Amino acid sequence: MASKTDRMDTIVSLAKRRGLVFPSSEIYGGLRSTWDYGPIGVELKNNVKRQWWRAMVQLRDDIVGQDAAILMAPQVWEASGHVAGFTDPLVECTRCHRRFREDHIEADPRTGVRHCPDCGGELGVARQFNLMFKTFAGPVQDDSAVVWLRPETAQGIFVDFPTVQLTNRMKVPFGVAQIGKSFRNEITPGNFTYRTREFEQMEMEFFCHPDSADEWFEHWKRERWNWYVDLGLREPNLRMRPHDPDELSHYSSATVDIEYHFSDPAMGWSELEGIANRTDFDLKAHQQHSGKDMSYYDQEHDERYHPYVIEPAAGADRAALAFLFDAYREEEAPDAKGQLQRRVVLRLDRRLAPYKVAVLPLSKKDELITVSRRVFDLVKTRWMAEHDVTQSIGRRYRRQDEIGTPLCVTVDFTTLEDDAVTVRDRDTMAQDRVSIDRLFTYLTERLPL
RNA sequence: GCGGACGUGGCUCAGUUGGUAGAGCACCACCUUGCCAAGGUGGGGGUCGCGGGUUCGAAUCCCGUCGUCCGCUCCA
Repeated sequence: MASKTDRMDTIVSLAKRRGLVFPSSEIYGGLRSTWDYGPIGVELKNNVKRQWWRAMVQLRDDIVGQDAAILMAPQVWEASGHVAGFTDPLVECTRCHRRFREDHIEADPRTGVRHCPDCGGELGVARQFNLMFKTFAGPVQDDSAVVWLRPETAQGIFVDFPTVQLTNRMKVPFGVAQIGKSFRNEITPGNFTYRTREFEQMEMEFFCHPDSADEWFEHWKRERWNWYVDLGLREPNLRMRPHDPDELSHYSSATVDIEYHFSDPAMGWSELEGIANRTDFDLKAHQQHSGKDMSYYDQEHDERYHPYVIEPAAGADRAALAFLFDAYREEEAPDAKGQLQRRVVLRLDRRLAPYKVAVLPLSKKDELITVSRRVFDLVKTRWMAEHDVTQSIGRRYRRQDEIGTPLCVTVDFTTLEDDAVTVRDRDTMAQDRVSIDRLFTYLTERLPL
């Protein structure tokens, strides 16, 4: 039984209290496994996605982006193997109600009856459990109108491979990156936003020569590891875990997970991202099913082949959650009387912080608010910022600490005379006096893109 | 989906043997203070997850349902 002091409870409570993330359709009692990102949460998640895009697309000459439709021709999922391979036949014990995958249980050769490995009870009839969401396109709801919600964004990249390669004159090796929602009808979602049926993926398919696939696999393992570390995840909380051969996806020849150690007993080491060698499985499958040529012609070496694909596939929600966990600190800080008080602070990397700057007038006096308002109007043109005028200055600092705002700009009575403000740093709690003229430059130097 | 626990204002909870809801924090206004939360005064907010039943009367009893958490399963 999880206690109140478990980190997940703390994070969920902070998320709700400060409007980061809360249950979806809550007025109707909520819908299992669905969460809404509030004003602060959407900034965090957008920043995660923005940093991913920056690292994968903006700063790489060999990767381009795209945004494919969620709904795709149903044949895509037959070709990809998801209609057949994404199905789990489950059987349940009639006595102890434990569930097993049918293909992991052997039937009694004489009677044909399957018995529960745990209690020996008889197992019920297998039920197919396809993890894809099924719906209908158009007015007629029959089999011909069936479409699926994509369970991964990757297929959009594979089917568009020839077009993107040609129209952008891409030469192998090159990659295509995409961020978007995917849907999986998980049997058991849970752990807050960690496993949900609707989730957002950040996937990149890197097309390379079959002979260099292993090399690129290693390259992307390093790159992706470094991405998390660069954005602040502490390395002792990260590890690389290779999949055993029997847990590999139907499309993969090798997969490594980047796992994060969540400081919650129920979660422990959990996967943030999988890096898979998808071989030429997908391109060949689509060529076979569509009849279209999905190969690549290397003019320089006069060689035609189906590229291998190295895929780093990350969860945006999972990454955001991990950054949140890793940034959360409870510290002691002296109050006005010098007494130590609890201080909750999100030590998020500045690039991920929802608000970069809070502008705070020392008091609610009109003359201060007029100035702070002007400063705020200046700051917000460049950074997500908040203007907070309510309650004591100390309390407002704590509020900003709690959502990880790196810099607080305070307008005080001296400002009216010297046109300077105090900038307070979230991490060091140090204060700099900065003239308003120089403020823009000062902030730019301290808030990396 | 199956088993167990739980569901009262934004949050944390109190509500005695069923008689139509309280507190602290938060929030809003004004005052005070004036650089690291919780000073004063006043104020708003809950048909007790939802639906049905029993009862003269239910937050309190019964049934269903939705949701959360813990196990079985799964993965970005």
